[in-house]
Amino acid sequence: MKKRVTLKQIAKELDVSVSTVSKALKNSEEISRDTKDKIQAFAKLYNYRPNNIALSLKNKKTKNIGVIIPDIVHHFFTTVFRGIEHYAGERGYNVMICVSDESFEKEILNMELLANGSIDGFIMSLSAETQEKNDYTHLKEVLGQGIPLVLFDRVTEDIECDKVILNDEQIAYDAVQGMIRSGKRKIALVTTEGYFNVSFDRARGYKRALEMNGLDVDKALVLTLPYKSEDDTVIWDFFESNDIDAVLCVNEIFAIKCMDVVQRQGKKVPEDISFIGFTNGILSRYSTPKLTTVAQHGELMGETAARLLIDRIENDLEGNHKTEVISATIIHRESTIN
Amino acid sequence: MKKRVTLKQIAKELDVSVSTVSKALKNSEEISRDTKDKIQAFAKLYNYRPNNIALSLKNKKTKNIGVIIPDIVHHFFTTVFRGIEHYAGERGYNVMICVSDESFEKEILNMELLANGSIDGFIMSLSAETQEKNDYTHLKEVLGQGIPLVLFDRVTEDIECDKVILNDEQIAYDAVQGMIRSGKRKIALVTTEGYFNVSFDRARGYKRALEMNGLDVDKALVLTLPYKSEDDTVIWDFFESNDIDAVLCVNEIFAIKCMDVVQRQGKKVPEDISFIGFTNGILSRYSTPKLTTVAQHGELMGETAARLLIDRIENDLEGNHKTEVISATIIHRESTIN
DNA sequence: TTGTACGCGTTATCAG
DNA sequence: CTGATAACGCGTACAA
Repeated sequence: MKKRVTLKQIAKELDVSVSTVSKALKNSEEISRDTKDKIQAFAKLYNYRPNNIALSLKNKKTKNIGVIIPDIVHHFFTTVFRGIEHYAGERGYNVMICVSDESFEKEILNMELLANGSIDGFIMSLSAETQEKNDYTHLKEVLGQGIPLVLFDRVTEDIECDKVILNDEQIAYDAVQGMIRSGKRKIALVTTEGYFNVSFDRARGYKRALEMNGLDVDKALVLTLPYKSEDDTVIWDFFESNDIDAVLCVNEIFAIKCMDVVQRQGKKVPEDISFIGFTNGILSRYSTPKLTTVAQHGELMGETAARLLIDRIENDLEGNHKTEVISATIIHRESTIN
Repeated sequence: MKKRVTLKQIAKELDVSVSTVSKALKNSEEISRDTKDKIQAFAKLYNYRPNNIALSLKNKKTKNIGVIIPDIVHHFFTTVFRGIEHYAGERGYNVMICVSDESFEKEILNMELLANGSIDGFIMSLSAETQEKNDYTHLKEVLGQGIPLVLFDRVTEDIECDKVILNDEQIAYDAVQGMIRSGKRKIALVTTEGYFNVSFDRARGYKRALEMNGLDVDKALVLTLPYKSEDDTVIWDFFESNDIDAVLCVNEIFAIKCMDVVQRQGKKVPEDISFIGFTNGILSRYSTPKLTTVAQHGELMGETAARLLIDRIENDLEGNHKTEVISATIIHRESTIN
């Protein structure tokens, strides 16, 4: 059990000063070949590594970035996280992660914890509760302290900072257009509560596509489901009491659940009803039939967010906030015609 | 943009010494009511928070734990992670996470990075490559430096440390027993390369159940698949050229893929072939038919691992390593009879 | 070529 | 009651 050695210990052992050791280990020209050799050999032997904490304190840079996401057992968020982690790693940054569990309180708690010096900047996606409350004082606080922040996916216009978002409105429009082109006319939308910016934007795209084609926007054809629910009866009733031939779902699970219900009702997918969902996750690839989905390119989102953040940490960008838009693409599978 | 205030700044502003401020903020009895009030009011106004990094340096405790997992877009690992995060949070710890991407090199890199003072202990699950190489010097290194380590799920007997594992052998045995009880006799195993301790243990349970019932262990009925592969032809051939009426799969994806193949071959699940998979993930709940699975209780594993680690960090346990076994349970769905 | 002194932010100890 | 000092581990400007 040889504990980690410090500069001081090496210095003492070799009977030189701490600064000599420090310089020698950085191969400084100031130090003679002889002492450098001696010190470097010793350091290697005892496997010296500078202490990150001490460096952080000295440099006022932790080389850590804090990520706060609403959920971790979640395909999209983990995909984004993977992108963040990869990119950050390449630029020498580590990642601390906190999960808000969709809770306003936990989001604040986590932010305050990390903001006390542990990280150089934040990447986050807002919790459901935060978007519902529409209260962003904790974000303003952090920004006010000069800590950079990048929001992704679940963002808000109330905060001025770098953002990475999907072209939600456009891709929803495209998706619906595609269904119309394949002959569908009675198109439903299955969505979450409207306070999610993403759901809101997707709904806008859905409506625009209908209007563009002279189709009515029928409120009865919009089903709003709670974020997490095991109860399928609402879905059952919705599809039983409405005449629907195509559905756009704002996430994968909703789509899978709805497909399951309509198939149990004896309808054929995609002939009778076609489906498109958001999030190109694992479910889509293995469902029956395989689900056509909107790929959000989470990994790219993550990389982009990390790039924006680290650029801001390392260069003094002074305002001048960017919003990068990731272009979604539609992955055609078996739940749509053609 | 009011930057974070330090003790020193408060001291200067109020014309007292740094130590007085420090004490006043901790409500020390040594300080007079008056000065305490004054200092506390000022601190509150400027929203003073002690700097984590400085505290870490002083206390030689970071209150961070490092988690290294092979993959993040992965139901089981994220579930475990959720358990870790929740439990750690309750005990005042933050989590730094690194992904090894199943790579030996990256695992070592990540460990070295975090071991340089950033964390008080590790929780990890070994990468595929590490298990294949069977080289654990980096783990020994870290343990040698006095940094506590808890392994979960993918563990090794070569390292002495706290561990959290599943009763893999037993639950595989139970699963196969159940299929035999329901009348199945020609039972296949679909597994990964044998260097995974979990696959190895599950195979042992599978064999024990067969032997216990006087059934032959037929090597032809064991299919070994690469960890990640898009090619289904091996699976197709396997089920075409063998007479099989039940299958135990060591993970969820394998099970879903195999079910898909045999159904395309015109067989009925579970009447002709029944399936049980490991990992009670999202796929199992939405597949057709819904998959009977072994629930690994990842969240509990995570909590347990975090508890073991933090206990070891905070108390000097001096060897005396525990291995906690989590009891898996079988979730019966539609892919098995009864 | 080497060493001294200082500062990063905090707390504990001891002196006043 | 309050303040000065040392220490955690490191790097660097400056002095010798």
